Amino acid sequence: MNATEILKLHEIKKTPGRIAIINALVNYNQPLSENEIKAEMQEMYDRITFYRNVQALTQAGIIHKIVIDNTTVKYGINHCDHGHQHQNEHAHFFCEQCHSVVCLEEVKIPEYNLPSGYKCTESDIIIKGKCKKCNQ
Amino acid sequence: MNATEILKLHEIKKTPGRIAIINALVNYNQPLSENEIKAEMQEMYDRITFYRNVQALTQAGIIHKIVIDNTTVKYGINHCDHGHQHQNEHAHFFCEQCHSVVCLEEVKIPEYNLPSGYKCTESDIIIKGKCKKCNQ
DNA sequence: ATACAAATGAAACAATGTTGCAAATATAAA
DNA sequence: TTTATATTTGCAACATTGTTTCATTTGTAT
Ligand SMILES: [Mn+2]
Ligand SMILES: [Mn+2]
Ligand SMILES: [Zn+2]
Ligand SMILES: [Zn+2]
Repeated sequence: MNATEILKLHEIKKTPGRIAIINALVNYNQPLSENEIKAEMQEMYDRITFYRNVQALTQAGIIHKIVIDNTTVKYGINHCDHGHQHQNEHAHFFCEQCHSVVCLEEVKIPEYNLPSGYKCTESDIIIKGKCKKCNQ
Repeated sequence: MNATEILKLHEIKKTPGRIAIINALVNYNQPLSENEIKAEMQEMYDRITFYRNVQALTQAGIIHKIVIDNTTVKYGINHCDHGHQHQNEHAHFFCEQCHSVVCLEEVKIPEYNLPSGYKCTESDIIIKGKCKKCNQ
């Protein structure tokens, strides 16, 4: 499924900026940062439009935002093409050496035993270390 | 144990700014943001010194930094007074209504089953939802 | 082709965090 | 108590990340 089809399926407008973001994520096949996507977009990149587009793509359920720490954010394509909002919740791995991020689809987010009175709506797991390539 | 004793124990210099940060965290008995600590410090707060001090206190093992998302950071006092670096790893809860953070000391960080080749050095769990007070 | 809602891009702003450097201060030794 | 020195402070200046307003442009359905 290409960018045009993805946008149509999720009922948001097809624009060059959105297509470029989706293509970057699909081609690299891993989550990318703003700067990494910017490098792919070249002269057509505009910062304000970029932020609005990642917000729109996130809301539409096409991509997900991965916050590694207060200064590192990556965006990953959603592979749950089944329906709309069915974001399959998984952990993320961050390599401290090469700064790549991997969606660990097989590491699911569990239910936690919270103290009484606390209710969970969402949770995030960030695992930091050294990735496969960097360990070779 | 008061701020002066904590600083001496961890062998870093006793300064008014560091004492104020420690006192704020101890008095509130929960993790606080820069602005929340700033409010406690009043006129003696200086932004640059604050950042350098939280870095020094973190390195010394006196406090820990809790990154909720790319725009929300809190600092919590370490209760593992036993030795120096023995940060007992636990999950953190963030209330989306009142924005308070709670150290869930009883929710330990587990070992995850990573794909072969990946090595973990550290991991973070952020659980978001509604806290006890906000659920009443 | 037209109409209209949605998206874009410029300017201006806000929040968060860092670096270089001279002055001030905490602490240990004399 | 005074002195010496490494550490810390606070200012200025800067970098990065993200948001808001508003006029213009563009995508899409009719
Ligand atoms: Mn992912
Ligand atoms: Mn904690
Ligand atoms: Zn790596
Ligand atoms: Zn709450």
